Order: sequence, then C-alpha cells, then structure tokens
Amino acid sequence: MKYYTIGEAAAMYNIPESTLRFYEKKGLLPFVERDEAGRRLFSERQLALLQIITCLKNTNMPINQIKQYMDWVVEGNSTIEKRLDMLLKHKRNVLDEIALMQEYLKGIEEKIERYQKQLRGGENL
Amino acid sequence: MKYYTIGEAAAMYNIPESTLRFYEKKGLLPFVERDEAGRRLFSERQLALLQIITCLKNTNMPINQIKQYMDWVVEGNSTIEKRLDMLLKHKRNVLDEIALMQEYLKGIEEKIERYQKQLRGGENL
DNA sequence: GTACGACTTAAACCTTGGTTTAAGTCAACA
DNA sequence: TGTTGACTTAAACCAAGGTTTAAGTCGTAC
Repeated sequence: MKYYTIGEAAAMYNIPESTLRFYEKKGLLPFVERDEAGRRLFSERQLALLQIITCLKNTNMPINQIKQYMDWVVEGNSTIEKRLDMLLKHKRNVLDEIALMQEYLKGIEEKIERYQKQLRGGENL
Repeated sequence: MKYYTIGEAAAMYNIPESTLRFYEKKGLLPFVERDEAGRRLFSERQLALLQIITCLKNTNMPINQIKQYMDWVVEGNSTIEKRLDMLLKHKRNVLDEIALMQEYLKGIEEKIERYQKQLRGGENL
C-alpha cells in the first residue's frame, strides 16, 4: 500500500504538519503507522479519515466530538448506528446554523441598503 | 429618552451582563451613558448598536473588526462609505462561508448515505 | 564524514472571546 | 439602621484550537 509522509499529507490537504500531529495526539487520526525511524506513515486510510475530519471541522464540529466519532471508528462496525446518528444530528446543526447566519445576514443587508440610500441622498445635497 | 439598566439590556438581548461590559470595554458599544451612581444607561441607540453587533458577531465577524466599524460610527457620517464597504465585503465573506459549509456538508451527506446503505444491507445478513 | 532537510518529541506559548472572582458602592425597603 | 439586590471595577481565570520552540534523530547527497 502507498504511504505518505506527514509533509506530503500536509501538502495534499493544505494543513500544517503541526496540526496533523496535534490531531493525531488528540485522537482524531487513528491507525497512523510508523517506519523504523519512528516517522509517521499516512496511508489511504488516513487520507480518507482526513477528508471526513476536514468536513466535520469546517462545519464547526468541536474536536472532542470528532474524537468521539473516531473512537467509534476504531471500535468497529458495531458503532455504525451511533456514527450515523451523530452525523445526522450534525447535519441538522449545520443546516440550522446556515439558516441562522442567513437570518442575521438579512439584518446586515438592511443596514447596507440604508447606507446606500444615505449615500445616494448625499449626492444631491 | 428611555434608558435601560445593563440587567434589562442583558435580558432583552439574552446576552450576559459580563459580555455587555466586555463589549463596552473593547469599544464595541460606544456612547454608553452613566447615572450619578456610575451605573450604565443603555438608550435606544445602544440597543440599535447591540442589534447590529449581534448580526455581525453571529456571522463571525471578529471583535476587532466590529470595533473598527464602531470607531467609524463614532467618527460620524464622513465614514459611511467605509462602513458600507466593510459591510459589503462582510456580506461576501458570509455568503462564501455559507457556500463552503454547504460544500463540506455534501461530504457528510455522502458518509451518511454510505452508513445507511450499510445498515440496510446489514439487516439482510 | 559532515552537513542538510525532513522528521521526532514534550512543553511552552499564543489568540480569541469571553467568564469569574473579589472587593466595593449605592438605592430602597423593613 | 441595616441588609438585600443590582450594580461597579480590575484582574484573574478559562477553553478551544492550534503554533512555536528546543533539542534530538535519521537518511542522503556532497
């Protein structure tokens, strides 16, 4: 199987190496192997996990919760229902969060319009 | 003019008093008056500012940038163009951020579907 | 054989956005 | 008059999510 160094993985996902180490230490990135010299070996499996970590992180799932998810991944197939449940709840949260942002954005857009009106009016003074 | 205590303002906006004090100290909440005893008096003006602060904060504008906005508010009408410009840029940022979250959400939804398939398959074993 | 670049670690450090604490002031009510 | 309750302050504290530092180990290219 193809393995990648931490530097390669970091470059591929555009994540600092220090962050990858931090994630591994936090338990977000299980199954990382090592070569004889103790260097991390990232396989396709890690890259796939990194993919899902990225999705979760960028939709604001806290690291502790991602760790819970990964603990379930490590535990095996018996936890698929739990994982599914977590992802479904997270999906709801993300949709709610987006809806909320859109709501607050309306307030900002009103302010924008008022300023634009004010500026158009100002040109006639 | 009607004035509100910090406790009333906090209750109306569901923001801790400590946070209102923190915002004022940071410069996010200008023009707060005081009574003879040194207690804060929040007028309609503050409530309106709190409204916009809430919109900006909940769309992830950093506090430093909100402070810049408020500094311009304090400076007066000569800064309306700057404020408008900031809000327009912020609006773009928020829309981008929402689009990005929706993109990452897709990855999560794929994972959800795979788990659901796996569970449905499992029932037939 | 040595210097370089990529890696390793633990621990210290950093920023953001608040929250908590401790000590004090004041108004109003019993 | 004294004791609540709502307020005040500065300063300490906190959690999350990393980043930086310092010291060390390799493999390889010169």
